[in-house]
Amino acid sequence: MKSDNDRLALYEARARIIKAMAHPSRLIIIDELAKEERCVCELTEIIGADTSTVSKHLSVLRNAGIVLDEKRGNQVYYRLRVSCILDFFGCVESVMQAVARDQMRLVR
Amino acid sequence: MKSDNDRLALYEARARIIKAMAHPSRLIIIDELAKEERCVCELTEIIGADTSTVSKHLSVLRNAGIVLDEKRGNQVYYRLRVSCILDFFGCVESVMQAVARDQMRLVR
DNA sequence: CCTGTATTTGGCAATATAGCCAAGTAGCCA
DNA sequence: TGGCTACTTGGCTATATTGCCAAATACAGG
Repeated sequence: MKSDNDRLALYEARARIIKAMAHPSRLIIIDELAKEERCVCELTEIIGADTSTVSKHLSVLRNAGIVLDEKRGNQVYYRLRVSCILDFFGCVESVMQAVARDQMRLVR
Repeated sequence: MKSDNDRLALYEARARIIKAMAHPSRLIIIDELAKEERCVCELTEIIGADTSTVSKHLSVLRNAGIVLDEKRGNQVYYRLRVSCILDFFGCVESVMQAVARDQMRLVR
């Protein structure tokens, strides 16, 4: 039988992973990595922030276990650890659509 | 053609929804509401925090469009707006398993 | 070895989040 | 009306996050 503490620990572990995704720049990174692996400089270009900022975003994703990094020569390449991450977006989108639909109903 | 601004706005909207889920107590709430609707006092009991704290968590979920509320008599009942929210957990779990697997490999 | 490029880390200021208590609002029932 | 229960909101403090600059580290090539 699981104790309350076990249950809390499980939800805390889940929250850590979800929190790691809860930032626009990190969602862009995830979307890019879903297409193919990228080095930090490419992601920096795409996001348009300071390299150090992007590097820190990547470390958040890495610490959460969402991405893997591999140093090749001068560069560090990142890729998704599991690809199902993208399934998130489908559901997020349907929340957004449901909200939009309900607001539409109010206006009419 | 979408501008960079449009793209950013989309990812910001997604991030708002995901961020609303990024807290252990709110994940517990989502899990409970997936079973059946609940009033604030029931959720407060389950979570074991101050009523005002739970109420604020619920307002975060409501503002994100994840839950709907309905006042019936003295109580306010909350329910999920879309049920696919639960799909998140499957993927989160597989991240956790992949991490565990890799750590296992290091130890061996 | 020296230089330039790629990346990470430390440090800091601005901002956001979390949780509690206290106070306010709303509906029920006597 | 008065009191009770359910819930939300305001206000506060503690803590976490974000993003920049500057400095440190790692590596490739001459």
